[in-house]
Amino acid sequence: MLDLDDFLPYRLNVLAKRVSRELARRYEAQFGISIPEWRVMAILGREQPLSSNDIVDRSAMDKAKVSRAVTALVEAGLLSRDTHPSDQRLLRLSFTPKGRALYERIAPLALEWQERWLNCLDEVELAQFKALSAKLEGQLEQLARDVL
Amino acid sequence: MLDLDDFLPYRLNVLAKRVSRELARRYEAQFGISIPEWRVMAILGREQPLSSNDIVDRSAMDKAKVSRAVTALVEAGLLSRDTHPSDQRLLRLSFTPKGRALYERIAPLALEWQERWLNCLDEVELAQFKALSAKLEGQLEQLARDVL
DNA sequence: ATCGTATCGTTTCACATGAAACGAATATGC
DNA sequence: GCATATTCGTTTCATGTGAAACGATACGAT
Repeated sequence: MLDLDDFLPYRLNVLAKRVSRELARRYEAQFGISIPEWRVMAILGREQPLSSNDIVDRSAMDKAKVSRAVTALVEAGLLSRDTHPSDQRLLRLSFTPKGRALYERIAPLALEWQERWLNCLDEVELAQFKALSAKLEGQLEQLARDVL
Repeated sequence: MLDLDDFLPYRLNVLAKRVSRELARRYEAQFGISIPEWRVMAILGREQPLSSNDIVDRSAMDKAKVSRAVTALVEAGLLSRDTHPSDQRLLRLSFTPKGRALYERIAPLALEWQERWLNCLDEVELAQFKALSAKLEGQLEQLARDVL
């Protein structure tokens, strides 16, 4: 019999949504930034400058979402948006000083929060969880491909 | 340094969304039913009749979402919506014959799909994954409570 | 009995979402 | 070189979302 509480797609969805809500509350309240915006910041924190498309590739967000997040961040004075010198279709997105400062304030807090969340698992458990998640994601791609 | 690909809230979100998308594609295409609607069906499959509030309690959906899903299912002729005899605020939701028939077609397919997805893990791994998810969810509640 | 409060489900409202259409810039084929 | 196709990012459009307001019913205290 189908028990929703034991149906993994459902359970995962509930868990993911709760995590997102928890995080969004903090980002939003403390920094006035949404989750999509924060994702853009996080990606630029690793590598700069990037085009919108680069961010799409690295973020699992669609291009409309990225476009809106970038617009908001530019308007907030956190990102600068230049056009690529040799290909004017591409943007060159990078932090403004203000943007970098904000990133450097948020990133440690995000990691610290994750730390507090994950410290209910020991290291082995955490590694297992990540490995199993990755397996599930891989299998999912398989199944998705089968249908197409 | 913060690497989005290693940030669990992000990873979980991506995984959950992909699973949902994969499932929604099937529910929607084959049965003309959305995920919230399917959740209502799944809950009624275990226990009948229920009020909308009962479904809210068992489904992690807010009451607006449940209300809309129920309305759609009633309009599709899958649920019957009576009012409780001794408390007219409450609905008494149950399957119509058509609804039950649909449930009994979908439920095995959902389980079978889950089976195909999860068979990339052995039994021990699956049990671990579920246990770890539950731990993470518990810890999340702790943290959420701390803030309030 | 009556007034205030709580609960149930629907609806409103403001906003987020993704698919598709779109204009601009570039690449490709001939 | 010119026409066509493709790529990039924005915008439009239809839909989904949850918080809050709401009307209706029931409960509780006095």
